[in-house]
This record gives sequence, C-alpha cells and structure tokens, in this order.
Amino acid sequence: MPASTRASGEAPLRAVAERRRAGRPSSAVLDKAGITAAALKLIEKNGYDGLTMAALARSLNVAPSALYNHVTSKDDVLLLVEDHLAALVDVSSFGREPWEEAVRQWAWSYRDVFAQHTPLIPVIAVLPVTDAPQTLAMYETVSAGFRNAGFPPEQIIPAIVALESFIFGSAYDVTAPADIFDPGDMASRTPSFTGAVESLARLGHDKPADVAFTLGLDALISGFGALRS
Amino acid sequence: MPASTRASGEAPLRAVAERRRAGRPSSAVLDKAGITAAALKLIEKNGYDGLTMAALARSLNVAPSALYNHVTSKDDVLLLVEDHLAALVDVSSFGREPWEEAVRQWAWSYRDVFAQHTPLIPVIAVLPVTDAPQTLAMYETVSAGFRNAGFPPEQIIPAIVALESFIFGSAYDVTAPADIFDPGDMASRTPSFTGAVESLARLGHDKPADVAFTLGLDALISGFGALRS
DNA sequence: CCACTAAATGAATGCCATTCATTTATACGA
DNA sequence: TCGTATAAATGAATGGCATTCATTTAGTGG
Repeated sequence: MPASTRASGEAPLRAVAERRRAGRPSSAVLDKAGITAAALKLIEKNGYDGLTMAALARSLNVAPSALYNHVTSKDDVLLLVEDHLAALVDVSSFGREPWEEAVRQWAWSYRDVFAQHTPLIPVIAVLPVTDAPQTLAMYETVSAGFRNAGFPPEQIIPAIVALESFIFGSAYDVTAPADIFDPGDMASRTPSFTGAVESLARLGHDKPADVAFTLGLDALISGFGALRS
Repeated sequence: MPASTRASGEAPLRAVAERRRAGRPSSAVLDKAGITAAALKLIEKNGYDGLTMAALARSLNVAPSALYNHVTSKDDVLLLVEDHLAALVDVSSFGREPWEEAVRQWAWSYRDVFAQHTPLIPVIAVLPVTDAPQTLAMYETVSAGFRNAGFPPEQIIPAIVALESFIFGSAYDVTAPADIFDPGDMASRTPSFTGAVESLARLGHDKPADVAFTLGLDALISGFGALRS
C-alpha cells in the first residue's frame, strides 16, 4: 500500500506495536490457544527463563494484566503448554504394534517431548488430569492398549504411573551435562564409582542418557509383560 | 547470670535480634554448616516457598547480603541442602544383604527422603557430583555393591541412573493429590482409563504411590539382576 | 606496622507475578 | 429499545524476590 492511499491521520505501517487504547476491543485479542502458541514460541526462543508474564504479554502486544482475563496464574499458562505437548506424544503404535513395541515407542516419544520441557515436570506431576484434556486422551489410549494386551484392570494405573515416573526422571538425564559424573579430586577415594564411570566412558556413547533409558525401559517392559494373562 | 552482674550499658538478655553494627565481627557468624542447618529448619517449618534468602538471613540474624560471602547463589544453598540429605539415604544394606534386598532398601530410602524435598530434584538432576561429596559417597557405596554383585563395570552407571530416574519420578508421585486421576466430566469419553482408575480405587490402598513404586522397582531389580555374571 | 583480605551492614537495583481501578464494548433480559 | 451486567482491555500500583555494591570493621601475613 503506497503512502498516498493512507489518510493523513493514519498510523504508520511499521509494526511498532501501536498502543491500543483502554477499554474492551471490538474483537477479542486474546484466547487460550493464542496464549499457548505465544508461550511455546517464547520458550523455543528464550527457554523457560524467558517465559514471563510480561514477556508473554509483550509478544501478544497486550498489557500483562490482560492475560489474567484468560488464565488465573502463570501455572495456568504452564498447564496450557503441557496439555499442548501431551498431544505431541506418539501413541499411534497402540493397536497397531504388539504391546511391547507400542509401549517402547510411546515411552521414547514421551521422554523426547518432555526432555525439552523439564520445567513442566513438577507441574505435571501434581496436575489433576481433569484440567488437561489432551493428557487425558493420551492416558485413555495407553490404558486401552494395556487392557487389550491382557493386563488386570487394577494393575494398569500402577504400571503406567511407574513408567511415567521413569520417563520423567529420564527426561532430566537428557539435559544433564556430559561431565556430571566426573568425581574430580575425589576420584581416588571413590574407586568403584570412578571405575564404573571410566569403563562406561570407554565405550564412547554419544548419548549416555539413551543407554540408561534403554536399559531401564527394557527391564520395566519385560517385568510388566509378566503381568498379562 | 543475674542481672546485677551485667554492666550497665550491656544489651538485654532477650534474644531480640539485637542489631550488629557494620563491619567484620570478631568471630565469624556464618559458615556453610550453619547456613545448611538453618535452611533445613526453614524448609521444615514453611516448606520451600518459605526458603528465601531474606528469610534465611533473618533466621540467622544476619543481613541478606552477608550470605553471599559464603554461597554464590540460592542454588548454591539448595546444593548444600541436597548434599546434606544424600547423607540420610540408607546405603547400609549394601555389603550386608543380598544385592536385590540392598537395592530395594536403598531405593525406598532414597525415594522417601526426596519425596519431602521434590523442589531439589531439578537441581540434583543437573548437578555435577564433584560439588556434592556426600552424594558422591552414596554413589561409591552403591557402585561397589553392584560390582560385588557381579555387574559388568560398564553397565553399573546406566543401571544406577535408570534406578535414580525412576526414584526421582516416583518421589513426585508421593506428593500428588489423591484425586489426580479423577477424569471428571470426561469419564464417559475415557472408558478404559476410567475403568482402570476405578478398579484400582476399589482395592482401597491408602498409599497408591507405593503400589506403583513396588511394581516398578520389582521390575527394574529383576530385569537388572539378569545382567549379573 | 601496614596492606590485604574476610565478613559483616545497609541501601539500592531490576525483575517478577499479581491486583485493582478504570475504560470501553458487547450481550442479554425486561 | 433501553439499560444493566459482563467481558476484555489499559495503566498504575504493590510487595516480594535474588542479587550487587559501596562501606565499615576486624583479623592476618609479609
């Protein structure tokens, strides 16, 4: 649009976050979906430290207080993000693959998604599923997979919870620094530990967290498989 | 000490946090051990929300900035607390009981300690062991237990990491609200999940987290036991 | 003895989530 | 159709937070 077509009093084209005047706008600026998307974009760019209510508001070209018409707290924003991510977890193997394989693929996918979002884990862990429909949908698919695989109904939730606990803990491992197990100057006083660390290092895995995850996941799957009838 | 023995200008006996004047005191007021103890007391009384640098300073009758002569950050305080707790984890079964039993007792103790301190978990997970001598000592005892039980050296660390991941995830479960799995008004659309939740509830366990922990721990122990030679 | 360093105070800084009064626009019920 | 309740925005607080810095005082090593 050439400048000549603009009325004289009109705001300039540059997307300089022209300030909205006070009062309810004709059409709503915010909704939960938009807040969720903006939060995710912010997290991707600046990490969870960059996710502040002020930054979120700014990225939506809105005053911070406006957010509170749509969410009750920052934890509420984290909950929205969490539920969005739950939909990204791959449960498609259930009903397509044998139970062992389905669990394996679900678990890897679940871990990979939340390894990028560990600050959500303390929130999820205490989160009533009622408030997270996508998360609930994931549980439903997984529960059905366990039921169809012949699990006694009362064992299904404990088995899923145990797997989830392992998955969340393992998500932290992914982000741990490579030298986390370097005993430093205590090496001589911790021979067994130091020896174990060194013999593992000698294998030269590029993703040590994956070794532990594979090991634990295999144990859980074969242990739980024995419960089926 | 009777009042009459006190000089006239002396401060009153009441522990009313008489203000110290600026400048280095004759004998040091703070040290890491004292800071750790005060932090733990504060956490016990008011939880982790109550652990602020200001509150910590006040409980030590000191200005907040004085803390920074002994720790570099609040995370540093959390690290001190973590390492103190690591010493409370019971590793005494290693060398006394058979491997399976020793792992079981260590895992329960580890989970129970950190279930009361879940805000530390994100810190521990990324923590280089160099900075935490008590934690390192725990690893040494456990590693020696695995080695003596016939584990291949390069499998020891992955096995411990997998167990630890499960333990940390399970620590969160302990603190979860009882109704965390209530599907609410989505119940009709999540029949498998709802059925699983109900059939577990029918058993009436008073500590549901313990059911999942037992199940997962048994699977991990029997799975890992197969690695021994 | 003197300079350096250690360990405290006290005052600031900047950021943060959240609240509240106010403004404006829409939706619904009489 | 009016007019009141409600929804959704602004803008200005508020109080708490971790952390920093200048300053003061006391011990310590050359």
